[in-house]
Amino acid sequence: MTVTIKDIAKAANVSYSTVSKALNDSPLVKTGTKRVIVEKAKELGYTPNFSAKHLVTRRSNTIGLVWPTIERAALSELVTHVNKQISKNGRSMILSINDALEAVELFSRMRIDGILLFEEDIAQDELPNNLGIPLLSYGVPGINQFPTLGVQHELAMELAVNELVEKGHREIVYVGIHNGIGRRQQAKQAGFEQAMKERGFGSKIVNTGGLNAGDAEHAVTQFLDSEGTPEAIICSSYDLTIGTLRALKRHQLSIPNDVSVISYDNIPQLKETEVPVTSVGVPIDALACALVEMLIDLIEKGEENVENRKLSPVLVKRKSVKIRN
Amino acid sequence: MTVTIKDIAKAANVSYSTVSKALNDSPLVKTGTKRVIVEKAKELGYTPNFSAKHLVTRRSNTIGLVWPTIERAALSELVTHVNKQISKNGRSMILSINDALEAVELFSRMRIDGILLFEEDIAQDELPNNLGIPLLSYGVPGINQFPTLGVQHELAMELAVNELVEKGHREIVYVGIHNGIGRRQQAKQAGFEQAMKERGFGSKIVNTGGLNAGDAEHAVTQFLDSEGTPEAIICSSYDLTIGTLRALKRHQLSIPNDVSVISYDNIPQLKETEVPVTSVGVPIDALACALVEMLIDLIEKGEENVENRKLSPVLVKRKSVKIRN
DNA sequence: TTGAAAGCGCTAACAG
DNA sequence: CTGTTAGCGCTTTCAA
Repeated sequence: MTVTIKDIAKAANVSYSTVSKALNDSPLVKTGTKRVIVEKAKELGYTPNFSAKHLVTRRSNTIGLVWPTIERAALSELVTHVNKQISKNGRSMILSINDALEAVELFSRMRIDGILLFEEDIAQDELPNNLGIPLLSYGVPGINQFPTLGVQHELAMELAVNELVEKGHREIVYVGIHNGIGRRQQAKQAGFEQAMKERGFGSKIVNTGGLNAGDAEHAVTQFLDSEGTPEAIICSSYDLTIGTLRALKRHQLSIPNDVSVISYDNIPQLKETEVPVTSVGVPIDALACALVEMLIDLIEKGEENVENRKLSPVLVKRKSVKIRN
Repeated sequence: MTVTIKDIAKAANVSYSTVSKALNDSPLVKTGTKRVIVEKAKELGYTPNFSAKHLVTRRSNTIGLVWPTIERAALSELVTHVNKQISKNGRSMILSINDALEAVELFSRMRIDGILLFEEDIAQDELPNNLGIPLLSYGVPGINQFPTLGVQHELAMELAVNELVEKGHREIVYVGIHNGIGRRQQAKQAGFEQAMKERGFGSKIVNTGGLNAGDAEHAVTQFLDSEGTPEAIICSSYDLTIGTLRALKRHQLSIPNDVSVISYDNIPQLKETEVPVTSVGVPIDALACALVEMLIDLIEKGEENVENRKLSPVLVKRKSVKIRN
């Protein structure tokens, strides 16, 4: 039998409503009484029942993160930061790695306070549109029904192209999904093409077809075999960078001497590759912070009082770009 | 306002207990009534309230996974499999990446049905010892405060030695901690020695002193310098394998031509090394399956009726063992 | 400062 | 077959 406040009440010779107050540190209870109650609670090994509390208060202090793709390392760092940020806000984060639809449904049955959606592959219209729980989607705002926090991906690509061109590169290849359905990927591609076009260069794209390291490794290998070595490569995500590096290595190409590389994503792992990779992206703390802040606003102020946001990326120079003449 | 069964009851002109039964597909409700109720429920956009249900049934159908180290990608594949397995069992998995202590506490407040602990670093005695929820710990050696699912390490080594001997190797070296205190490492070493002894061979052990890649790299380098190249090497863990590979590479020894290698651990990364490494370990599906099965047993039958289990490893042949004459 | 009582949304006897 | 009723463990008025 689990211990309830009634057990504590009995042990402390008070009514259980007093116990409730005491345990919530209400000023309505005398300090002495409170002390006794807290003591008894500890003694009996009391653990509050969230479901019961939640049922009556209608607040769970819990935020659910929907993240169907844990295998992709890029976001794991962000998830960790988000978790910290949520803890700092006095709430708890739980995570589901189910499909977005199932995960959202689960969380919505659980009536948690808010949902953070990390998923770019899904057509968001598949999700219920009135789930009664604030949902913040991390991605690119578009036709979608949910509040979104995004990144100025176009600007990111502009920064990357600019850096390369400034260092004398002309023949720049983009490694990523070509004309995919994910809006984030689309935005990156568009940003790249735009930046190249503005400078009067053509855009060459290596289509990885997917977002895993292996996809890039495969596609880049093929590209190198058929088209030779480009002057520079921009990879549209961390995992694709990893795959690209493997392909380059297998071809015994050295970075940055034979080819310069810039990666999208701004996670620490990029400085721990064999050659630290120059990257463009939103610093991860800022991202985590903004994400949590915005979701909490959504929870507390309501959807109609919160505007979509877009964060600005930043260029972090490391060792993967050389100066070319 | 969220929709409750009372709203449905009103809309369908029945009592709310009938609605409850209908929604749970109880045979006690006429099919016609049921149909109407289900229809109304959909119409109103009803989502059941887990907390309320949970409170009265005392079952959440939810399993919590404690996994504080998502950045270490090694387990992510296993986590995915476990999630699938849990879904297949008609339950949901939620995940916490907090410290084990906080995560366990959270889950225990939530009164979920069971907890799966993926954490190697924590001293388990820090965890509350009577948390009232079945907890299954994966691969955590130590004072077995909690039911644990482990691996038959001795058998793993037997398999490895057998494979090498069968392929004509005689001079086999074991890379791992020599006479360390960890029970898992001890078991592996013992298994190796036993297997060699049974075949009339002596056991040569390269003592890494630690479990990091660097430890193996260092120790193996020294060994190669002083004793020359062995016919085959068995590494007692993934990380030690990585270090061993580095040492071999630095000595310009090629695998498997100059030396055969078998690694313990059966994680996907082993097939993504330069030469895919033959390994012994428990297949990931089997592991996921056993983990979930055992936890559910724990939940349904109670701790005293479930025994700790040890899974049998399997040999996965890849490219790092050659046939020797 | 404490206690009594109502009720959060739901299930599960029990009666009808 | 359907409705009534009593809680699950907790918070929160409202009285005492």
